Amino acid sequence: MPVKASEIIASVHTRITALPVRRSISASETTSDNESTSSRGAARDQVDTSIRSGLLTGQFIPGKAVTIRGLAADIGVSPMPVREVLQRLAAENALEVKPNGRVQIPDMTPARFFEIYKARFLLEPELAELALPHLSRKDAKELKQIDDEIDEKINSGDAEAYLRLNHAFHFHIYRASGSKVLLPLVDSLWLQFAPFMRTVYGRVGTANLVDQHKAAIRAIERNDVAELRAAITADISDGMGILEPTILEKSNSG
Amino acid sequence: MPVKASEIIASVHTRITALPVRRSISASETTSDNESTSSRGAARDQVDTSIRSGLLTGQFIPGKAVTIRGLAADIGVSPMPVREVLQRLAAENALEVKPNGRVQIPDMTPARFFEIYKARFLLEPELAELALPHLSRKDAKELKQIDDEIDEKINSGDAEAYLRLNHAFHFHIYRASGSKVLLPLVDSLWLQFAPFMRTVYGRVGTANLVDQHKAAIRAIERNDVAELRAAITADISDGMGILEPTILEKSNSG
DNA sequence: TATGCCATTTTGTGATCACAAAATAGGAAC
DNA sequence: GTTCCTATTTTGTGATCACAAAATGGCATA
Repeated sequence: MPVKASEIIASVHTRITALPVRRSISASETTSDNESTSSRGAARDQVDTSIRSGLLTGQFIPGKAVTIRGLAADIGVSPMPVREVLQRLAAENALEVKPNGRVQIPDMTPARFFEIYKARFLLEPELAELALPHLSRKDAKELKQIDDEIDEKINSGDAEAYLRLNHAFHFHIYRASGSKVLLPLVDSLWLQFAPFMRTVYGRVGTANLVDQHKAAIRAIERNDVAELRAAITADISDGMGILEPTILEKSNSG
Repeated sequence: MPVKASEIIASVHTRITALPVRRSISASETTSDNESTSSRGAARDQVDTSIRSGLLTGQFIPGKAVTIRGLAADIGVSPMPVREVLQRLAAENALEVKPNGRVQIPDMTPARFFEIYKARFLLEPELAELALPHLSRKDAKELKQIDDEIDEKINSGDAEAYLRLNHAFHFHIYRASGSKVLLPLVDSLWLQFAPFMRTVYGRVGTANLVDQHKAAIRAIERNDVAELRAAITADISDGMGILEPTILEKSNSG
């Protein structure tokens, strides 16, 4: 997977599920900070980052179908790069290809939820441990900065910004591992539960959100492996614990 | 033969510019998860199973580049479905997209190897535990049948058949879990180390292969979770232990 | 013989077209 | 008003085309 895509998040993308073709092919107009305007695979990268950040910040609603032509018109490219990106995301289980070819955001089920929970529990502490030797005091400072912003967004109730920053916090740690195996697996997991998270936070709000970010930062500063693993584990437990009642009540009613 | 028969088909292919899809199946049909070969997405499914089974049985050599047009000509379809399938497999880290767009089988490195090892250790016992309640005595019987075939192939030195059957054994268990999250993750892991396995077995032979399949079957018959987890863990350890010297010596010489 | 340069070929990418299947809308029959 | 059927539109899929970047091969020169 080209890692260049995952670094820049939510810069080009404003709103995916927007109106029909109100954009022209303005590839040369928005070249202010575009790193690869006429490079190889430029359109595909653009589509990839757009849809990915859209998924992570909850722009897509679970159960809602997405169309190739619709996305292509929104982003302003031909359907071709969209087709390839959708295939990629389907391979990561971030999207579901129904037997008739339609693509939609998968619905969350209790079984799926607890599997994701379990996989995160197993993989993310391991990834944090791999990353710890590569994390400097400068990283700790940047993480603290992100965490402060998170607290801010929690207070202001900005669920979308919270999701984006929470993802940035965790993957700032994980990406430092230089992992080429575990990191993509965890990436796939986040893409799977993020849309569901958004619908929950949109309903219950962000007020009673708690996290173990400060403990994680402290562990990084002290270079304490056990403490970092414990913080990540507890953070997963906290985050998923908020979602759990929703998925359970949903399984009763539906 | 990796991907070389393109010359014969290529001449034919370039000639039939206006004809409908050729449905010549020239690749191995060893997998067994193809249940809906309706008209919708037929070519893509065909390409997907072809390349996937090719990867799992070691038809592709690590470091070797594959071309879209070459694969398309081999399988007998247009480049279009091949492009989508390659994107899918790249998303699963079974293939690597280089910055110039070329697609190749990733090279194995010590870091990658130990990460795959670790991920298998964490995920596969969990998957087996999830599967155990769904495994009947009929499954145990089928697994024993596969295992007998494996012993046969080990004695005859058929590395390709061994790889195919070993995959069939493990995924007969895992697939019973009905998992939608852990199973794709493990699927991705197998696609990543299988090509490397093939090159190793092609060099050191299959004579000194050992596995814990009989212990796993016994555990399934007894419905013993701990024993099944132990068997799977030991089997991973055995299998990867054979590969380990090769990856280490490779890191010294190259 | 070795090496740098240029023409040719190959390859990936994005766009467009054609077609069939599916979804949707609209109207007729009860 | 409800239901069923048909006509229209929408959508995914496969194929082909055009173009630029990259790889390849051959040739000239030192």
